This record gives sequence, C-alpha cells and structure tokens, in this order.
Amino acid sequence: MASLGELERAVMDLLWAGHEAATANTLRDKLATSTEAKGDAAGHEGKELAVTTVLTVLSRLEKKGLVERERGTRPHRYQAVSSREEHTAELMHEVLGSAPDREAVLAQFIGSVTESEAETLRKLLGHV
Amino acid sequence: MASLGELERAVMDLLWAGHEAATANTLRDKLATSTEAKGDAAGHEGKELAVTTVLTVLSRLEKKGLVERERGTRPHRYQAVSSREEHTAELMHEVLGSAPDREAVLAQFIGSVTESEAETLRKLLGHV
DNA sequence: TCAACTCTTCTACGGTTCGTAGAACAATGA
DNA sequence: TCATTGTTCTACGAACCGTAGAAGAGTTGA
Repeated sequence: MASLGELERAVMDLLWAGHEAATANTLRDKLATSTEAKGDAAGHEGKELAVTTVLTVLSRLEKKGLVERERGTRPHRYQAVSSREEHTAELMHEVLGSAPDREAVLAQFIGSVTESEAETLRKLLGHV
Repeated sequence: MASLGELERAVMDLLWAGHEAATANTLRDKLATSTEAKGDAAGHEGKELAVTTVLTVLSRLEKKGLVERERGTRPHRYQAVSSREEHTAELMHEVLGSAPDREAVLAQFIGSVTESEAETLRKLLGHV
C-alpha cells in the first residue's frame, strides 16, 4: 500500500517542504499558488481546490500512515510522519526487499549511479 | 506507471523465473500449479484461470513495456524485457530519482542496510 | 478446400483507488 | 444564541486491475 496519487503526492511534497504542521486551509492555498505563477512544467498546476478535497486527501494519507494530525487544536494540524528522505529510503527498501536476489539487484543498482553518488556511498560505507 | 497488480506480478515472476519465452497457455498452467500443492502462505494461489485472462494481463504488461512478444510464431511467445534484477534496480532509481536531495536519501538508505549487503556494496564500489 | 481446432483481439463488468466536492454536523467567538 | 469556521459522511466519475465471453483469424488434418 505504498503508491500515491498525484494530488496525494503534491500534498506530501508541501508537508515535507515547509516541515511544520499545517492546516487544511493553508495547504489548499499553497496548492493553488505553488507552481502556478510560473507555468511550471511538471508541477501540479494551480487549481483552487475545495477544502474538503484537501481534507479527504489528508484523511487518506493518515490512513496510509504517512500523515498524522493533532486533533487537539481546533483547526487540526497535519504533518508528515517521517521526512521525505526517510520515506524515500523506506520505499527503496520495500522495492529491494521484494527481490529474491538482493545482492544482484544492488549490483545492478550501483552500476547505474552517478560518480558523485558513488563517492557519497563510499564515504557512508566507511571507506575501506 | 510502474506498479503492478497481483496477477501481473505473478506472471512477471514466472517469466523471470524460467527465463525462456513462454506461451499464454504455459503460463496459465504454471499459475495453476505454482504454489498450489503446498498451501503456500503468501503465494498467489492455484486457481485455474481462463487463457484469455492471462492474455489480457500479458497485453497490459506489454503496454507497460515489461514484456515483449514474438508475433511471428503462432502461439505467440512472451518474455520479460529485462531481468528481474534490472527491473528492480530501475525501480529503485525511479524512487530515488523523484527526490530533490538524492544524497540524503542514500544516506538514509545505507543506514538501514544489512551488514552483508553493506559488504557487497563496498566491494562493488570500492576496488580501492 | 473445408471443417475442426487453436489462438488472439475486442469488449465488458465488478471491485478498488483516487480526485473531487456537497451536505450535514460540531465547535468557537461575539 | 447566532454566525462563522472547520470536520465528518457520503458520493460520483475516472482509471486501473482481475476476470472472462464472443467473435475473428490462422492452422491443419482429411
């Protein structure tokens, strides 16, 4: 149950970007303005969504365990459960985990990584 | 357009496993017997599917670029476009590629890899 | 060449997920 | 208490997936 729809992803991107907790209203506004004034190519356009739409999406993200909300405050505040990096890394593990031959996959993976990333990896692995 | 349904995945698994080209009929039989005689837990049970079902799935996989078929031979023969490892590694890159801070994700990723895998990675990267 | 058979394509339906939002209900402030 | 603001419920249409019948096309034995 990992994959996100387009709007769901846009919302997560906002939560990850300014990583404070946000209200549905704030998010709706950001969705409207983000990538709107600049005819952004890949952006998720600047449509004025109904707040309920945003709320529905947030509920779904909550159910998926990606978002948690403070129910105490009156306009509930929503925030990402984990950072984008954590989440992405987790996804990578998920993908990798489903393979019988993990090491072969890793080999393949490493083979197509940029040199600078390879360098980063060497450092992280405690360069021999 | 990356994610696969359960049956689609089962078919890919078969194509990857015995990695010869196979006909729809062969695949249907294998789907029926694989993981059937042993009450396998996670397996995709041993139901007798209609051949057309398998064909539909194969067509969809073809459209997704995961499978190619030989149209020349009469019972068309289907095979995976890339190996499971290639495919999985590609998926990992896809996941990683969508992140703004790739290196941070890699850091996170490496942090939760098993020691033996870390060792493998060192070898692959290292030859220092 | 014709009939029987095999295989593929077309079409379709029900379930699930996602984008979208109205209607109704709850809380909060003046 | 009333108006405002926010939340939950419910719902609908599109897309994707599992599933398969009906019809069309190729193959082959007689």
